[in-house]
Amino acid sequence: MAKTTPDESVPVRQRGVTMKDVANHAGVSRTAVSFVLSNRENASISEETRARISDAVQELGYRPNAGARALAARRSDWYGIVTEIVTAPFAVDIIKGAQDQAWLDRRFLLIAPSDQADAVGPNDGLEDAATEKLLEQRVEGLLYAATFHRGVHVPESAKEVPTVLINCFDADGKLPSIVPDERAGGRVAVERLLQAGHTRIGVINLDPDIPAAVGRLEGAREALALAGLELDPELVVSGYATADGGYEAACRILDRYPPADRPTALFCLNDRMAMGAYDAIKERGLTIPGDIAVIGFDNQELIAAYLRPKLTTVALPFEKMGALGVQTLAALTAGQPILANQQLVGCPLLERSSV
Amino acid sequence: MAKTTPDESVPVRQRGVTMKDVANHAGVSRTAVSFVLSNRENASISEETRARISDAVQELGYRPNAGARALAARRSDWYGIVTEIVTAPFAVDIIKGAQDQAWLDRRFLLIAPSDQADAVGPNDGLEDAATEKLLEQRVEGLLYAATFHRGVHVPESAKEVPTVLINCFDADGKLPSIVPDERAGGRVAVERLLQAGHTRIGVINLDPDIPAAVGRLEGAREALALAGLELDPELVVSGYATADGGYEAACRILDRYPPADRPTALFCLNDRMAMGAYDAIKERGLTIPGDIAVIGFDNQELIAAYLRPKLTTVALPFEKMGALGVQTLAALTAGQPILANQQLVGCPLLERSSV
DNA sequence: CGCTGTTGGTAACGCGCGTTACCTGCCGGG
DNA sequence: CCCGGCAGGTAACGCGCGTTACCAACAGCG
Repeated sequence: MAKTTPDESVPVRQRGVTMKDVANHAGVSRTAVSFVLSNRENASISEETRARISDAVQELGYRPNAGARALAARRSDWYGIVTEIVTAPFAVDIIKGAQDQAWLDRRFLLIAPSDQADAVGPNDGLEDAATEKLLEQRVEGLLYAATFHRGVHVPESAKEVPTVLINCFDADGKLPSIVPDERAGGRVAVERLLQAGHTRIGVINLDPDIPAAVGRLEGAREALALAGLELDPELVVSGYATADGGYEAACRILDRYPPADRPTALFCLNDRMAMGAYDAIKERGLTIPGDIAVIGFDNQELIAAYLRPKLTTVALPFEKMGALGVQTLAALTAGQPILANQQLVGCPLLERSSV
Repeated sequence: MAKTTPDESVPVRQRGVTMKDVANHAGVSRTAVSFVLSNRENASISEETRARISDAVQELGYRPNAGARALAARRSDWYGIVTEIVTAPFAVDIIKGAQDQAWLDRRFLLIAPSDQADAVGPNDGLEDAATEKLLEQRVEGLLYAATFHRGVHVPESAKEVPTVLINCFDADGKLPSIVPDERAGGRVAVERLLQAGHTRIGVINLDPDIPAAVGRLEGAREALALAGLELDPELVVSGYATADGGYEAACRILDRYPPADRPTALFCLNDRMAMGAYDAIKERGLTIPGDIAVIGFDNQELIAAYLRPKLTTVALPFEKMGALGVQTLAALTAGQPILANQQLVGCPLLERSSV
């Protein structure tokens, strides 16, 4: 039914000016042009002809053909990134970071969506079709990025080129991965609350099984332990990772105790839940941070920066992870060793007005 | 100092299997392989050798080289999109829509960021460097996408290939563009409020000069006119396009009148301002939508879907604009005529709970 | 004068593939 | 017997470019 080729009616392309044209115009050989353009230092070209060639390039508006160059040089200067982020843009900053870094390295980042309609098989991981497409473009390395920190399954064919995982990790732990340091993030959040004098801290938890929840909670425990305190299991309530879930969880915590025993601070494991917690607190005539301090996690700008009062939260270092992913990939493709198989990236605390 | 080429130490690439390998393995000529792979119907290849070739492809794990194919066929099947969206992801759905549509068309969408550090000149428009890079890849068409509806300046070199603007337009109006129908959106918002019985409607306006404000306000006036009403200029207040701006504007409107004269509905020209308006309303002990109905614009999921009550708003059709952009580009590159130079895309009303 | 470098280039090959022109049987019809 | 036509291929060229091998002219030197 559908053709595999886009359309059969081949339109007339603008005939681009090639190196041969430049050579003719400058009265030299094509080889000389190639030498000048690739800036070969050991090649011997006189300053004079070098200038003539540069002029010809200018005058004709020559633009190199990246594809032909890649073919001849057997290196494409392309990386590929497979991601569901385009679809679920929560972590779009990963792409930004990777894109920027690749640009700095004079490389092109091909972005392939991982959840297309023609994808087959169980969508537990990142897709084969996208990987295949990227390999057809002869990318020199692959990145896989997930919207939230989790384990993924990477297609077999990815093993053909250097591969780095961002915000995710593979089950067997063979591939290098870049993930947020959830534990340190949880710790810094609770340390901030302790520093503000709060000792009775409620925790609004995510699905307890996901890496984010495990790590952040562990960090919270560490911070309390360092202060000689323990995490009261009663003060940890889980809910759906939404504003409604946060609202309900906050209600449960706030209504369970008489005002004197009530926690004076809430650590919400994501900003959406913090958003709901705000409502629960305000609804009870309490103020933030006067009566209840709130600290979030994720730094979803649209929420954290616009809540009233603005939400103090721990940021996920998406952009940095993206950049680090590309750097790691660059090291791998250059045959250099990398520091560690799993690199943890710190989650900085962003002070706003809710603590 | 910095080399123009990424790194000089060329690593050993995996030697990919080529069509020649397949041909040898199947005992036929490379031409035969090419014919089979490109599915040429007029070529005469017996079913038997056709099968032998397919088997060889499977066994060797042959993967076509997209770059070489593009070179030989003189068509790349690539489009390029230049956008600042990667950086300011508000409208990231444009990319998603374009990406999906391109994928359906079996084309690859190269995404180039338009606000890189090495960009030169006044950053009033979309960048030359990115365009140049994409043309070096021999993209067959270009898309330019902006995060918010506005006029842009497109580089000269973009004229070399078919070009379509998404969520923006060029000053001279020569290039085809896809933009949201702001006017219809404003009308549908106010119609919804009228339908709910509101006749005294406050408007929280954006910077009055931008296309979004002009169009949406005009639509609001139209809706009122159809109902035999006029827009009271006193009820239109402008503010910064933030939650704080919305809060302040809402306070001004709400506090200006005694309860009896107070508007019973607020049309906020974006969701962030609606978010602030919520606070102003709740602070005054009023309920949504009981005392004051609120309707937003933009449908920023993170806000609209998580506010309490959830915000009824008018959606910007980012994804659809992206897809339409690619479709328009496909028509252009195929030499087909396009419908109109400026295509307006409808902004659907999303009913939630704030009206 | 012959020999060796050095400077300033060029011819030619190959990267992987699409495409066109051509070639070789073989069969049927006149 | 010859000719035309068709099925089933193949040889060869070119896409735009990187790269290697080679070559001519000339200077210096013993």
